[in-house]
Amino acid sequence: MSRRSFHRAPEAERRHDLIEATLDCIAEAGLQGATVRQIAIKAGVTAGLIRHYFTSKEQILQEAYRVVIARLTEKAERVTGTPDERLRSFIVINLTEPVANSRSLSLWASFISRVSVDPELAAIHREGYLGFRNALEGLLADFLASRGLDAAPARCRSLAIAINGLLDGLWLEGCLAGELFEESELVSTALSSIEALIGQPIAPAA
Amino acid sequence: MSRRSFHRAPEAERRHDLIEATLDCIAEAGLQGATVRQIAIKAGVTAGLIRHYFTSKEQILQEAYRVVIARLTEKAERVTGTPDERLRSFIVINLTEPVANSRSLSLWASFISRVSVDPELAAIHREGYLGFRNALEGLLADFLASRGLDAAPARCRSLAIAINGLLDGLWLEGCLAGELFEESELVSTALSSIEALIGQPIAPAA
DNA sequence: CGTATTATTATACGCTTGAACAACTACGCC
DNA sequence: GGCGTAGTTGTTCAAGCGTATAATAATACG
Repeated sequence: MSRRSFHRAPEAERRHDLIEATLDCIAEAGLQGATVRQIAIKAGVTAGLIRHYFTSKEQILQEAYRVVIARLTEKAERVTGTPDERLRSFIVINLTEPVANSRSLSLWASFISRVSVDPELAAIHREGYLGFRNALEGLLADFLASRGLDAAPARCRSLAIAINGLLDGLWLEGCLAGELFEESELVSTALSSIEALIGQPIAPAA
Repeated sequence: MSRRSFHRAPEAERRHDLIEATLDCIAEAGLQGATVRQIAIKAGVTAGLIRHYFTSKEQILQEAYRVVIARLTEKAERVTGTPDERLRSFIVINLTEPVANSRSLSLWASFISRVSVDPELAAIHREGYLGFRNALEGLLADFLASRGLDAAPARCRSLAIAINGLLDGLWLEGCLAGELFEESELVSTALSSIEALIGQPIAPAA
């Protein structure tokens, strides 16, 4: 009896593939569907290999969560251009693909439901959340300053809370029931709503 | 050898207790912590009893989800008073206890992550969501009409989407990081933001 | 080309799970 | 006050879980 043949992959690639397989499992069947055997099947390897790269199932889930958060926030945190362009891009990015889709929500919700249980996940979560909100607060401060408006910390904070909430909520609605909204309806709703909150128009990209 | 003594409870009470125990398990340890054995321990009965009241574990989870949604929406859908009072109450209720707390979020997120997997849960979800948004749209239409403002369906819809998003998002922020906000900060942020969106003050309750 | 290294497979173990079912006991009824 | 009903218990079962480990095959290297 012979064993099946296999490919020896570089460590980075293999780890990436395993995490990707984990995310696929979670997106398709929830956290309960992400068993080591299912992950292995999805990655085209056998279950034992997972423990060669990760000390436990907990660990691969934690690293998978890091990837999820990074994908939800990294693009928005790297916007460039004038203050208007950056604020606008931030809004658009968070409400369009690939950030806003049902898979993102599935992944996000699966992990959120464990954040209150697993302290390690909670730490990863807090880090990502604070980074996101600080980025938004910075964009707002620059935007207000560029208009010569009041950019006092208290006002920035209050505005950031409201806008962050609005973006989160619209992202949620879009992910949960994207088919109920027309193309870009959420984006235009967000833009006009935020303009109303700030009391200023946001110049479109050139 | 004798068995432990037990109490024969009325069906409604027993079912209620079992569902309550299920929610406790989910809130404390996530969906994975809601095993039939754990639920039984929490309810003070033995595992076999659960299958006397529910045909499967899936079924008890579905009924538990119905309870979760009902608690998140029933209070807000029953506000009374003038249009201003009703709109204000709607906002306050959704951002204060018992709707807004970390337990609610844990339960909500646990189930949301399964909504895209289980069609039965998806149906329960859609029903609750539409009810909530219709209630909000009705409140807005009444509010706008009471001021003699444009209450055209398109405007109501657009406003409802934005306000619904804002409420969802702030609810989320409050549940996830309630300790980062001062008492009633979210409520006042929501009220002033929504006033800005509508372009009208909302009269406080008498 | 032969050999050392290690990534990967294959198998096994102990445990928990959802489910099934027979035995038992609380309680309503006459 | 005994009896029948059915709510409840206790036990069992197969399947699937995370983990451990020995055997094996792919690759790097002299």
